[in-house]
Amino acid sequence: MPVIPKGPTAVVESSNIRGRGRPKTFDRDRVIDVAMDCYWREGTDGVSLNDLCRRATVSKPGVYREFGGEDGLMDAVLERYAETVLAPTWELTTRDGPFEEVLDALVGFMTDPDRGMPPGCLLSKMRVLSSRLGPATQSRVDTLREDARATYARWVERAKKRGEITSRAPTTVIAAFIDTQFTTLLTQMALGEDPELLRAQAALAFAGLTGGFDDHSRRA
Amino acid sequence: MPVIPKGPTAVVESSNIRGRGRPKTFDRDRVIDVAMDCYWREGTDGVSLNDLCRRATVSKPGVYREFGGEDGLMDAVLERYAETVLAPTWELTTRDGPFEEVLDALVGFMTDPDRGMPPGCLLSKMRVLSSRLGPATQSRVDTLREDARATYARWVERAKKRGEITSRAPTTVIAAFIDTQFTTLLTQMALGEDPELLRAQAALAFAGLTGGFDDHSRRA
DNA sequence: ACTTCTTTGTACCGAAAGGTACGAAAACCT
DNA sequence: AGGTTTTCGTACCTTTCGGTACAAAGAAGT
Repeated sequence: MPVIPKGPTAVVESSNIRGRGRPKTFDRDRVIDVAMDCYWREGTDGVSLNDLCRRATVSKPGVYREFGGEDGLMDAVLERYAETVLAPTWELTTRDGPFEEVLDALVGFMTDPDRGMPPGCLLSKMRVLSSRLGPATQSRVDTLREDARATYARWVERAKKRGEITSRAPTTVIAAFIDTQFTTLLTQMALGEDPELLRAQAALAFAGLTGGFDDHSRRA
Repeated sequence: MPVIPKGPTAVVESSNIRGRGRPKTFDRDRVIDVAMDCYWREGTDGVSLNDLCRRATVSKPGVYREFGGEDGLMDAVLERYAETVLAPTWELTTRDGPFEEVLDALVGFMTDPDRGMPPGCLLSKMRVLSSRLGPATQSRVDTLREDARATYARWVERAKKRGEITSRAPTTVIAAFIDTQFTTLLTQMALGEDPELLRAQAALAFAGLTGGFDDHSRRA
């Protein structure tokens, strides 16, 4: 069970200037939180809008008024996911520690079963099922994918300049490669794969990037 | 549109000894063919049983009598997929050509847009959505996954003995790694990714295995 | 002709999906 | 108090899902 508190029905305190009508009680933030948690854990097509309303104790028309429908809700959820999860993660790549250190930190974080969030990645899950997403969500998924690759590309470019990446593959290819490997890692974490095995696989996958080898292979 | 011919309603000629009752017209093989094609292209949860019956011009009770339900149908489809697609592919690894040659052939085959079958892999698609599969299908998916890893493990073991794999990672890890990378490749092919880019990524991923590098990286 | 046996497909079932019509509720203004 | 405005949620809509009851259809045996 997600631990998302549900305050008693109270006037939501956003924009306290109260106009004329009935005071708003619809807690947009909480709905997004609940939806993000559910979508993250069970996939966007693993939880219905009806389910969501039940779990968030919110009426369906309320969701429609606030988000315009399922597509709008997913879009809002993904927006928050980008702000609260993706951005802080990507930020790690801009700190410019040694490439391999940052890479290890990222892999370690993704395969940590006890990090403070569900395993896997909401964006990855949406990407696989992209054909069944609404237009707004679809569009945001595409944008975020491009953002990810651009972020990785800048990271790779800097590491290349410092001589930390010996592969001569084009930056765009390496960026796409990193994105792919991360997505794979997260997808398998979400499926309950053994974190240890996944880390070993990641070591194998990234061995060719830095010219260095993983712990288990012999040096040339 | 899949090009699966539909012969005119005719008595199916399996076990020609006709007994007493009404002759059987239900074409089990054709239904499996159609279902495999649909599931392969659109995913098992992208095609409903109703859809399937429409496209195969078969009545739903017929499917239930023959397969026992959606789970039974998927199971039968997966069984045929294993026989007609997986087995011949895995067979390539037993021919014991040079490891890298066989690997390239496999990657080339998977990323070939004009191979005589839909892009991607039915088993991979099912594995991702494994939570929403019936028990029989689920079980077969698990079995086939183990088969795949065992096949790769034997392949890797032989290549190791011939000194074609320099990584000291355990065979089981390498086998899982190959399985993962192939699955990733096929999943992205199914999503319409650029085959060229995918091949480049595969080269990067497998660079660390043989100790050799991909074409774009410099030799140590 | 009539029974027997098997296979057939129409027409239905309840559940659940996404989405909405509409009147009640709760505040402010005069 | 009564009107105005805004938000509320009940109860409903249509569609589609997986699954099934049941009687007609079509062959062989007598």
